[in-house]
Amino acid sequence: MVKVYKMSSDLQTQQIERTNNATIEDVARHAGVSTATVSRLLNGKGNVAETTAVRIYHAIEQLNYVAHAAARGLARQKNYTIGVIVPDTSTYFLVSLLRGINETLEDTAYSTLIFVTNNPLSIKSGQPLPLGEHNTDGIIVFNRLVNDETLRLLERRGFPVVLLFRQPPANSYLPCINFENYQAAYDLVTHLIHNSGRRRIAFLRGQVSSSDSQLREDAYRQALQDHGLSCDENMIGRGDFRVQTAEQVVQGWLHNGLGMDAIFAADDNMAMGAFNALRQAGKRIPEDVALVGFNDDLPSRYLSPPLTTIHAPAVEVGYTAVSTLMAQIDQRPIPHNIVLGTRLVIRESCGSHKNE
Amino acid sequence: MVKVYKMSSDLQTQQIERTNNATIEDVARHAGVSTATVSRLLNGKGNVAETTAVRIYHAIEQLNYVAHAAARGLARQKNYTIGVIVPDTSTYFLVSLLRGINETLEDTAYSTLIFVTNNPLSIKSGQPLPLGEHNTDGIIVFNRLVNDETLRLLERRGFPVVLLFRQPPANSYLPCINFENYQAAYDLVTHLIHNSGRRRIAFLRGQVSSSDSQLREDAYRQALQDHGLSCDENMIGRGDFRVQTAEQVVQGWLHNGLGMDAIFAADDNMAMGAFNALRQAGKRIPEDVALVGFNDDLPSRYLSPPLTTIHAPAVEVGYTAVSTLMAQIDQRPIPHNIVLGTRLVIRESCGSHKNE
DNA sequence: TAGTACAATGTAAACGCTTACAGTAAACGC
DNA sequence: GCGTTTACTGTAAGCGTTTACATTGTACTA
Repeated sequence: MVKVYKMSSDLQTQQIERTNNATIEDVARHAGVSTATVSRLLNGKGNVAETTAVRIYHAIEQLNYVAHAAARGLARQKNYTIGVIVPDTSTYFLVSLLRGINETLEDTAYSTLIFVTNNPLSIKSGQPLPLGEHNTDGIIVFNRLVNDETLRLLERRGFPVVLLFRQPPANSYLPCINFENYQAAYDLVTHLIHNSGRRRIAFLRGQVSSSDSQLREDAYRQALQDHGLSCDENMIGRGDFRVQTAEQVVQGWLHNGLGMDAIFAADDNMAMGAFNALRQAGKRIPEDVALVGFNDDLPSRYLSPPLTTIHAPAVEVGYTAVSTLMAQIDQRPIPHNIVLGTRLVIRESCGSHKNE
Repeated sequence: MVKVYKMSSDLQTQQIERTNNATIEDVARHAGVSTATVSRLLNGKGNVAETTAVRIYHAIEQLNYVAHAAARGLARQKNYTIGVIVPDTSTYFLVSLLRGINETLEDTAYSTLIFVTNNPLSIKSGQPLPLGEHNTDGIIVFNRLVNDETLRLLERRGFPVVLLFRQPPANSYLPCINFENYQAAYDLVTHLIHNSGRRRIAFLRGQVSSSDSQLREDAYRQALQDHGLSCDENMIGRGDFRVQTAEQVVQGWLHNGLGMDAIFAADDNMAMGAFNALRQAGKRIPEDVALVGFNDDLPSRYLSPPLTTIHAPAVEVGYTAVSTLMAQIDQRPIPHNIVLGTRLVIRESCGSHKNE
């Protein structure tokens, strides 16, 4: 990777000198009032005389005052912020999810903080998570990105949590939001068999920790069985919802002459990897190998041929997660388990009539 | 969008009852020591007797104690966290950037908090930003997502800030990181003219607020001029770095019979939109219309034909941004302006010999 | 054995804010 | 003219930590 450093026209570098930043006390002194009055003005609680307000605003400007949100949070025991913990894979899907969350929060006083990680978080000997009661009023957690024990701990502390794409840990009643995986996957595989006449269908799974992947695999196996096809374990590839891994797996299959006539990738990312491996090997899609995915990510329809997949309402998940979290925050009753419907999107990559 | 609510087997909903959460004081009392000792143990400062430590850890477990990071931040004036403010467009590119940031921070005590927005943030009458000194030790800001006045305010307060893909505001010395836009774009357009023999090259721009887009456009214009081609203003389309917008613009062009033989999209997202519009209209790429982008996002090589574009080192930006921010945080001198090199990636969509 | 060093702990003052409570003066009702 | 409201403001106690400083007892030095 080429790296070029260029200094701007004024070549000298410079240090930023730390000033003693103004606090509410400085503002109060400068305006000749007490801190309580400043606080009241800034929070719109109680009334403040017009002339006083002017003096205070003036002081704020003079001193470059910015309220310290953490001190605020400490004092009011409330942050007006929700947290989201997500992996750094499944990009398009995640963006839709985050958009759903942001849009739902748009007209409220809340904002969102996001933490990205691929290693499950846990609280060890009292050390806080990057997102917790200190900076948020509740969190939305993707899959297994916070470990079960920690989730139970948070639940015991009464900290609002919503789980995405998994079941609650044992002995826990944390609310979960899932897609309707099984039926959709079953229908998709059935479509491949019935409408596209495929017999040797391979499956590309995601992480073992993903219940989504597991359910899709279960449905795949059942569909094969129900249609009198045997399931060859060699035709189940271990992926991780990443493009590159999927690409390698399919390259391996091709190299070993696996001879599949269709690939069901557990998500569109992996379908994209498979897509590329097939193309590189000169295979035609869908003539030689049919290809289908799951999620209906934005780019999927732009592939050529466009990808047959299952539409999973990511934005909707964001919306639902926020509603559920808010209910918890406001101490309203919440449903434990929400399942969002999915829908088959037949395009061209599966080699049969398209429906859109 | 179909929405299905299903309650889990136990149908009753339930409220989480808020317990009075344990504080360090509770832990101290429970273990029969002072809060100072607990704090010392948890932070590994000073020494604590083995037996005492055991008692304290036990108390922590008993009480489900979790340290309150905000109180901590207040007391130590340090958060061990950096903030990143990004838009919700340009997805793949952003993911690479965030990965660069995360990877750089991996072995440090720091973690990252992300805020996603499309409306520039500003501090009005002392109200803090979602990311600021209360929860981070410095922030990385994408493009114009924080307004100039606020940036100057932060600079005056001595709060570390690194700007991405823009120049510093007037009267400011905040460090900026940019791509080498002009030369790369110039080379790309030149390639289209010389090697692919195109004459009617259209340009799809991003937001007007984007200096990247502006520079790429400047280079486009200059390249046309330098090769004796006139620039038709109708061939410059207003995009916003989004797939759909680009798709519509190109559809409009096609509908109006603009008759271009090449399209230079200011980023790969828009190239993807153009790609789809062309295909829908039955245009062949590159035979009828050559297509090139900027960024070299992950999916670009998977399009068929694979997209000719300019590789922009997104991961490297993350790395550089973090280093620069850390230097500021540690009060070390920093460079004002860093320009990262870019590189032409000739694939097939431009209709000339490929180099990879 | 007196003196010193050090390990282990406690005390209490920050950190920057909010807010319950109390106080004052002017305006009001009758 | 007196009691009552109302608008405005101040005082001070938290919120949950960290940490400088003080204190104690014990082990070591000479």
